[in-house]
Amino acid sequence: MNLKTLAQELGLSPTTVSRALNGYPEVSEATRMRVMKAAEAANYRPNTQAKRLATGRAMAIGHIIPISTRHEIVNPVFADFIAGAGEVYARRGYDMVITIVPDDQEARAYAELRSKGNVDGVLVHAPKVEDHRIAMLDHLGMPFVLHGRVSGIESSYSWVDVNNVRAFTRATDFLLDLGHRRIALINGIGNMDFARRRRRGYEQALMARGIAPDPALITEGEMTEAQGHDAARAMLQLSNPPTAFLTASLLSAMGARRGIEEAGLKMGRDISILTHDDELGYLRNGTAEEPIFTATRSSVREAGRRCAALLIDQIESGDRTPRHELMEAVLVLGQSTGPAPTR
Amino acid sequence: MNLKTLAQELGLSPTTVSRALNGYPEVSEATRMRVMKAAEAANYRPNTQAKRLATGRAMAIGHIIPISTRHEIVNPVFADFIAGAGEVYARRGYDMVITIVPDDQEARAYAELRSKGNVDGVLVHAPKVEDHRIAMLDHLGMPFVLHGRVSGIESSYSWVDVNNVRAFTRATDFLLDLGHRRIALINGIGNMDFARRRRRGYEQALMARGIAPDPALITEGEMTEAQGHDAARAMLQLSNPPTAFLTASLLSAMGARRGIEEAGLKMGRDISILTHDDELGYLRNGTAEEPIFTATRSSVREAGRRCAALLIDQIESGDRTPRHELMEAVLVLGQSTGPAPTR
DNA sequence: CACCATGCCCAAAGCGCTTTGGACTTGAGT
DNA sequence: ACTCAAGTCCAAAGCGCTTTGGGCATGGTG
Repeated sequence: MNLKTLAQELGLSPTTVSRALNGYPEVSEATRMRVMKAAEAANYRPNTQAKRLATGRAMAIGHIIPISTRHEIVNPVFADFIAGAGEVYARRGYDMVITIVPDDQEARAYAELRSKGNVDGVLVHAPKVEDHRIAMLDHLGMPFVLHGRVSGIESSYSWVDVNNVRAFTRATDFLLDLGHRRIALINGIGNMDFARRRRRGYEQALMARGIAPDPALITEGEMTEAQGHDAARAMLQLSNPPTAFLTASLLSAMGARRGIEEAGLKMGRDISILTHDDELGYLRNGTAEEPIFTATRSSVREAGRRCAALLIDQIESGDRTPRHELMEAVLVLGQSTGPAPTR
Repeated sequence: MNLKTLAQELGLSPTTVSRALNGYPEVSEATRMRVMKAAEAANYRPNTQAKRLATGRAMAIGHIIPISTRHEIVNPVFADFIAGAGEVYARRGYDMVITIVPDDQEARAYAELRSKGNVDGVLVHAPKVEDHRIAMLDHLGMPFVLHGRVSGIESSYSWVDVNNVRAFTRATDFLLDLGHRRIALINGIGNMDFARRRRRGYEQALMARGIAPDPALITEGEMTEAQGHDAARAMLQLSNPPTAFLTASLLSAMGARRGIEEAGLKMGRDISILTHDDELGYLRNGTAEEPIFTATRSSVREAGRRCAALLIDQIESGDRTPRHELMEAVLVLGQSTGPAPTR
C-alpha cells in the first residue's frame, strides 16, 4: 500500500492525502478525517526511504562504537546509555543507527555516515583526554552532542556530562570527614577524560586538607571486578595501607570488597569503600532504600535521554550554538563506609 | 556532491557512472578506473536514501528492545550481542537500527518497522516460553532470526542458540561426579525459554542418577549479584544445605560467592560454584589461562555474529527455508569447584 | 456587480539513485 | 561485403514521497 493507491481509493490526489496525513492546513477537516480513517484501515504508513529522500532529513541519529581489536571490551555503560537515548528517539520519531567499527577506522566511519547522509547527527561517546573527534566533526559539519567533555575545549560544542570533579571531591571530603587519611583511588583508564576529572577531584580534596596524593594509592584501568580485587589486595599489603577505597564503578567496588574480605577485614568497619554508581540496569547498588555501597550516584540512562533530547533540539531548530548540561551526582549513604579505624 | 554532477564533471552519463561504481560489466575498465578515481577524489558516496528508494532494499537490520516500564532492566547480554552482530553488519554494508519501545507496544513496533520499510529483516531477542512474536513476524512476512528458541516450535523459523540443556546436564554431571548430591540451581527468570532449558538439563542429569530435584534448591530471577547472594545465603541456612551452586550468570556467581564467604565457607573447598559464562566484555571470568569459576562457556558475542550472518544470508539469497545453528558450550575448569566435602 | 481573499484541491516537478531498453561502434565470422 | 555478437555508452522511466505553484469555488466587501 502506497500513497498513490491510497489516494486513488479515496478519489483524491496524492498531494491532498499527503497533506492530510502530515497535518497541513490546506485540507478540510472532513477530508482529513476521511483520509486518516482510510490510512488506518489500510494500515498505511509512508515509506521511510521515500520520505527521507523527499525531505532530505534522515530522521535518524548515529552512534559510532569503536571496538578495539586487542582487548575487545564493550563499554559496560553502553547498554544503559543507549536505552535512555533510544527512549527519546522513539518518542520523537527518530531511528537510532549504531555502527560498530574497528577503532582504527572510526574517523572514516564518521565521514561515511556524513557523505552517505544516513543520519542527521551523531552522539559521541567516551571522550579521551585528547580527542580528535570534535575537530573532525566540526570539519564535517555534522551536528553532534558529546557525552562527556574534553578538558580544555569545552565551549565550542554541545555536551552533557556529570560533574565528575565535584562528585569525587565530595566523595573524598566525605571520607576525610570520617577521619580517613589514606584514601586509595581505583580509577578508570587514565586517558579517558572522565577518569582524569575524577582524579582531579580526588587530588584537589586531599590537597585542600594538606594531604599529598600518594601515587601508590592510585591505580587506573578497565573498571572490572578483577581490577578492583587486584588493586585492593595489592594495596592492603602495603606497609602503610589505605583505610578507604574510592572506586570508579560498582564492578570495581565489588572486586575491592572481595579483596578486603579475603584479607580478613570487614567492609564498613575496618575499611571503607565509596564508589561511583552509574545506576546500570543489571548492576544495582542494593535497593533504593538500602544501598550497599556509599556512592556518588548519577544515572547514565538519564544522561542518554538528555543527550538525545539536546541533539534533536539542535537538529530541528537549526540552532548551532553549543549547549551544555552538567548533571550533579548525589551522594547516597550505604553500609560500606564508616569512621577510620583508630589504631 | 551527487551522481549527476559527478557524471557531468566526467563528461559521462549518470547511468555509466552508477554502473562503474557498482561493478557492472557494461563499462570499460578504462572508464571504470577514471570514475573510481574521480569519485574518490570528490569524496563521493551515493546517497543512502536515494539508493534505498531505487533498489527497494533498506540495507538495514532492526533490533527491537522492549523496555519494561516497571523494573527497567536492560539485558546485560545486550551490549555484547550487539557488538557481535554489528561487526557483521558493518562488514556486509548493513546498518543496524535499534528501536527502544515500551514492552506493551512491541508488536506495534514490528508492524511499523515493516510497513514503513526501514529494515530488511529483524533480529529477535530473548524468547519467552510462550512467545507470540514468531507468529506475528510470520504473519507480517518479515525475515527474522531468533537468538534462542521457543520450546515446542523449533522448525518453522531460523534460530541460533546455545545448547542449554546439554550445557547444564554436563555441568550437573560434573558436580555429581565430584560427589555432590545437594546441588542448587540459581536460574534466570522462569518464563525465559533459555532458563527453562537450563533447568531441564539440570533436572535430567539429577534424575538420571536417581536424584529427585528439590524445589527448595531451585530459584529463579533476574541474574544479578544480589540475586546470587540472597539465594546462596538463604539456601545455606537450610537444615540440609547444598554443597554446590549452579548459577546462570557470572554476576549471580559473584553474588553466590559472597554469600558463601559471609557464611565463613571457602569456595572450591567447602562449597562449589559452577556458572554459565556468556563471556561478556566487561565481565571476565578471570583470565583465559586461569578462570576463577568453573563454567560452561559460550560467547554471546559470537552468537551475535552468527545471528547476523544467518539473517543477511537469508535476506540476500531470498531463501526462506529455516536454518538453525546450535552452539555447544565448553566446560572450563576453574578454582570454584572441588569434591563434595565428606562429613 | 465586480473584486478579492479564503478554503480546498490538484498537476507536476524534484529528491538522487538504479535499471530498462535501446543506440552506436568494432571486429570477428561467413 | 554482410551479418551479428560483443562492448560501451546513454536517455528516460521509475522508486514513493513532499512541495511548489497554481486553479476553481465560495462568500464577504466596497
